Amino acid sequence: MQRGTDPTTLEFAILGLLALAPHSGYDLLQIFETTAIGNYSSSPGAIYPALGRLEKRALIEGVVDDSHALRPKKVFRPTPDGKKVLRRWLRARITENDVQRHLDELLLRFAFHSLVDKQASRDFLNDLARATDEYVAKLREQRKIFSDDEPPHGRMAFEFGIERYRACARWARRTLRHFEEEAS
Amino acid sequence: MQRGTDPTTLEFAILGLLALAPHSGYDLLQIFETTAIGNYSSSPGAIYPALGRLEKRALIEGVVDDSHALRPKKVFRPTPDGKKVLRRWLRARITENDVQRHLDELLLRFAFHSLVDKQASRDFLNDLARATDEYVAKLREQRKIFSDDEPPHGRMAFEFGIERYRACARWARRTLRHFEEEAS
DNA sequence: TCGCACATGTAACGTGTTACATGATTCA
DNA sequence: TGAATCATGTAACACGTTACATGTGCGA
Repeated sequence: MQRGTDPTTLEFAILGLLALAPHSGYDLLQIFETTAIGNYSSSPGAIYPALGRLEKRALIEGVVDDSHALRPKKVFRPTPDGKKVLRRWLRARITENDVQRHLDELLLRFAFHSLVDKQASRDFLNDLARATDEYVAKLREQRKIFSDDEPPHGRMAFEFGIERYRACARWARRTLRHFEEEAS
Repeated sequence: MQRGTDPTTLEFAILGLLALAPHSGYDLLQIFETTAIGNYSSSPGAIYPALGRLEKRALIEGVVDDSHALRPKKVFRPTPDGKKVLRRWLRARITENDVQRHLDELLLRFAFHSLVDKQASRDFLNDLARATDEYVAKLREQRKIFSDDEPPHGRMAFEFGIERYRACARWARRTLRHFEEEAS
């Protein structure tokens, strides 16, 4: 990560977790190992260097806590700068590239949306629904290239891709409805 | 890719495409750029080195064709060894790790299943349905850690994860049925 | 005293991304 | 003449994976 470039998905995942509650590296390790967020990584070899980069860039800061642990640990929390970067990420517009290749990251983004206002979440879900719809339409166009006398496996796998995005659009709309109802 | 280790996802994607029909590097580039398989990569900077590695490992071989093109191009096809490695991959048992973190690769695998026998495809789909069911059950257990008085965003994103795997299981069963019907 | 949980890291390696380089031919 | 397409690559860079290293304190 160079100065000025965006943090990676893993770095955002860490930044988000730290924004919800301060943690040590070891804490984070446990979280990544035992919960579903572990899909975004894993292993000390990724976490500790990521923490180092975030600290070096002053997006997080760590204070040593040797009060009651076996061994002193360094507890990290986001700096004001870190929170700003995080919120910018959370509110960023959804691009076609996000939808096509980084759907998982989009969902991670939404998972931290308690850190931004409700309108941003609604915008996000609207954007996501629209963008996935568009992509589904595009995929349906592409499906035509599969002819009926070829073996069907390619087309079948392709159809799972379509299903996946349809499921995403459905989820976005359902979740959006949930937000609207709650508001009333 | 070292001797003896498995090719990467991109390398398998290339190997699979070449098994369906011989292609030059430029051909592959077009395919990756214009079709949905592009989700598995992209860009000459990845394709050409991957071709080089596969050739070095003697999983593919290229012959120069300067018959009618503007410029001579090198057309690659899998060697017998390459086909063996590919088929081993296609028939490999589905692990929990595959399901949790490499679902896309699994679908890519299935896309090339016209290269193996029908029974292997049925095994694959059965395995996939069972493995995703198991993982959904595990995720549902994990969902309980979200309490009702926290902000709901984390749980909502988590639920999309569950939906995704349910959609996968449904797809696998539907496709399996398709295979059974066809057989009768 | 053996191993496990706590706690933090480093080093080697390979790979993908991005950007750039090159050179021929066709078409406006 | 210049742009677009065909066709193949290379170089710098950062990141994740895997494996290893280190040391404490607690319980069997």
